Amino acid sequence: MLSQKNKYAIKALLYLAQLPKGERAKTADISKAAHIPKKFLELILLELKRAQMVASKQGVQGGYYLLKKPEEISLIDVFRLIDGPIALLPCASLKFYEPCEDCQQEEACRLRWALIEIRNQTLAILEKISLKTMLDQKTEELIL
Amino acid sequence: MLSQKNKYAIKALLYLAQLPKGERAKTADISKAAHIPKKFLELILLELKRAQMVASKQGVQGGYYLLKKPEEISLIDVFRLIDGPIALLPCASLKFYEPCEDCQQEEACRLRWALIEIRNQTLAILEKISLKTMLDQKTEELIL
DNA sequence: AATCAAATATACTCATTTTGTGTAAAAAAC
DNA sequence: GTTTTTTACACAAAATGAGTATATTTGATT
Repeated sequence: MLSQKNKYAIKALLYLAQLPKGERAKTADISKAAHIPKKFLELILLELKRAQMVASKQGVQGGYYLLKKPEEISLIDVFRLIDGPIALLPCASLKFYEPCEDCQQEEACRLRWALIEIRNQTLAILEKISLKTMLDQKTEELIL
Repeated sequence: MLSQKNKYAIKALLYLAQLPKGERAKTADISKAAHIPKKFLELILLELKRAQMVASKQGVQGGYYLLKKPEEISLIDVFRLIDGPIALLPCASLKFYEPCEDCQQEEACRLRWALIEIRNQTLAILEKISLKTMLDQKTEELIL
C-alpha cells in the first residue's frame, strides 16, 4: 500500500505540474487544494527538493515549482524516494537489496523467484507512468 | 511490501505443496523447516484453514495438508487473505474498495487512474503465479 | 476411559513506523 | 526593517506489525 506521505507527494507534484509556466505555488495553496496538512506537506516538499524534483524560492513571491518536465518525473522516482523499495521483499529489490536473515540458499528460494518476476513487471509499469501521462489521461481510457 | 506474515504463509504453503500425497505436516516441522516462529505459524495456518486452502487433523498422527491442488492456489489468493488489498490505495481496489475521505470527484482523480492501471497489471501477474508455478521454476529462467 | 500430541481461541505485549505538530531560524521582497 | 515564505529540528500521538502467553478443545492411541 501507498503511504499517505507518498500519496501526498504525488498530489503535490501533480499540482505543480499543472501550474502555468514560470509560476510558483506556496505550500499553503497546495495544502488547501490537495487537502494535505500544511506542516506535513512542507516536510514532503523538502524531500522532493533534496531529490531535485522541485525547487523553491523563499520570501514574499516565493513558493515551489517543478525542476523537471512532467514527462521526466515518473511514479517510480517518487515511490522509491518516499516509500523505498518497489520489490515486495528486500531480497528481491534492485535498489534496496538486502538478503533475508534466515535464507540459506537465496538462489533456490521459490518465493524470491516469484517476487523478482513481480518486481520486474511492476518496474516496467511504474516507469511508464509520468506526471504527464497522468495529466493526459481521459476518463474513457479507464477500464475498471 | 509483503508482511512477514504473508511471507510465512507462502513458505508454509510451499512446504505443504511439496509433501508426498496423503501426508500431513505438523506445525513444529514446518516451523523448523521454514524458520517460522511456531506460535505465529499456528495463527497463520488457522487463517489459511478458514480460507479453505488447507485442512488439518488433530491428534498424534495429525497435522496440516493442502486442501487444493498447488496449481489452484495462486499468490493473489494468499496476498488478499493475509495482507488485504492488492491496489495501492483502497479507492483503487476491486475487493476492498473504499473511497478516499477527502476525495471530491473520484472520477477525475489522476492518481486513482494510475493506481487502477497498476492494480490491473498486478492482478494479472499475481493470478498467473501459483504454488505449482513457483515449485516448477528453474534457476535459469530467472532474469535478475 | 485415560493420556498425550496437536489444533484452536483469545488476549496481550513490545517495538517500530507513520503521521503528523510546534517552535524557531533564515531568506527574499518590498 | 517588516512581512512573507521556506527551512530545520525536535517532539508526540496513533497505528501497525510481529510475536508471545495462556488456556482450552479435539481426536487418535493405549
